[in-house]
Amino acid sequence: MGEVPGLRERKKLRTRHALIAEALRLFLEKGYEQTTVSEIAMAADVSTRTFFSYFASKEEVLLYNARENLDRTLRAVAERRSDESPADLLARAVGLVFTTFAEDAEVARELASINQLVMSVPSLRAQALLLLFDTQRQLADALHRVCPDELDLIEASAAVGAVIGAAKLAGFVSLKRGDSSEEMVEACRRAADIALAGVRAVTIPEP
Amino acid sequence: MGEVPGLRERKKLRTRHALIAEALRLFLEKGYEQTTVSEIAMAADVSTRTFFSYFASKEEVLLYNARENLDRTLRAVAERRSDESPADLLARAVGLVFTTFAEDAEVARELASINQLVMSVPSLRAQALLLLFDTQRQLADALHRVCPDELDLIEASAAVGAVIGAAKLAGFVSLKRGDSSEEMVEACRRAADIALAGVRAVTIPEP
DNA sequence: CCATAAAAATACATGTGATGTAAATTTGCA
DNA sequence: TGCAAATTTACATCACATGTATTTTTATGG
Repeated sequence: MGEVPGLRERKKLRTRHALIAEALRLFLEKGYEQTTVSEIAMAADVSTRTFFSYFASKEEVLLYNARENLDRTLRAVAERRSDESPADLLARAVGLVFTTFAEDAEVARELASINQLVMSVPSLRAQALLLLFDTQRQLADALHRVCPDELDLIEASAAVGAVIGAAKLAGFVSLKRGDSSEEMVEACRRAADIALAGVRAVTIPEP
Repeated sequence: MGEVPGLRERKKLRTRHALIAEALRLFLEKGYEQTTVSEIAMAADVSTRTFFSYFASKEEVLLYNARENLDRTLRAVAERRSDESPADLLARAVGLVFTTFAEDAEVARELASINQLVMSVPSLRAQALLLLFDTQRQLADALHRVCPDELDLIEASAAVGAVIGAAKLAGFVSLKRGDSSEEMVEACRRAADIALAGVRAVTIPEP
């Protein structure tokens, strides 16, 4: 199992990273629609056809990293702690997303610019929403599997949909009205708490 | 104000309806991706270019009617009743969507087939999610404007996002596991109620 | 170190969605 | 009927995306 990546893998990684970096640079420089895939490929020193062997579409180039972050959330749900209620588990998993913002200021700035770009371009926004929605399906499934006695599949779906739906819209609205990244994160937390209150009311019916 | 549609308007309406009908027929007959815009236009007896003067994209042809339904929800929020709490208002507005299913069985079947088609094709799903998300922004804004004392903009966004997010995911999961339309609607109601419990907890802090 | 196989990048061809432009047609109204 | 405006059309064009065959690069075994 002690695998050394190998030249082939390392080169692929570098190419992928170069494509992402050049794409972001060009998008910010001259706009998303105004940038062609051909230009991105040219900037990263590969052929246009090669671009599509790394990314299925022009949108995915910006969503590639987001996909990995969401997978982290998915894994977090699978590892339920012994003393954790379903609501607490969900709160912890969703909270993980925001830790990335607090970790590194440099990365946070890049994430913020990507976020702003994605949210301002309809086709990118649509793809991001699709990715998030499909992840929610998996999250609901995982939550139900981990808490089969407390939540049936529909209740788990309601819980996941409510918490992420609330945080998503609140965060977006917060950014749209000109809030800072910190204020946006705080808005997401407040929104998630509101939704979680509903989840708690269901899982703990009556004392 | 006593406007008679006029031949020009009536003809446009008929053309639009024909395009939607032929598109749905072809999509169900041979699949969404396998159907070209040219074929749809041909079936509706117009040129390919004319299709794009009625719809901005191939996806929009199936989402055109959904847009109108969502506008109805938006108008419902604006008309708050005197004795209505924010949660009740939201519940009533969201509940409106399901009344369409109960009204006419024939229309309900067509809506169900459109729904299934949209949910099974990624690009359609993405556009539907985009439409729903952008509507939520307006809904949150309207809700905040109608209940400025009970909900700030972030809380209103959380409420709208939670309720619609919960119903959306629960309904989708319900359909995916093979439930009937009635069971799907019931799942949406249950999910919305869970989310609404959180909203109520916020708007009525402590007795 | 070379030969061979596997993997990746490339060139090339093609189809479809989408848009701009200008000409032709249809409709509304005096 | 005749004119003006709205609508449709044909034509050209571009970008995204995919299939196929060829070339280049990397890995591995003798």
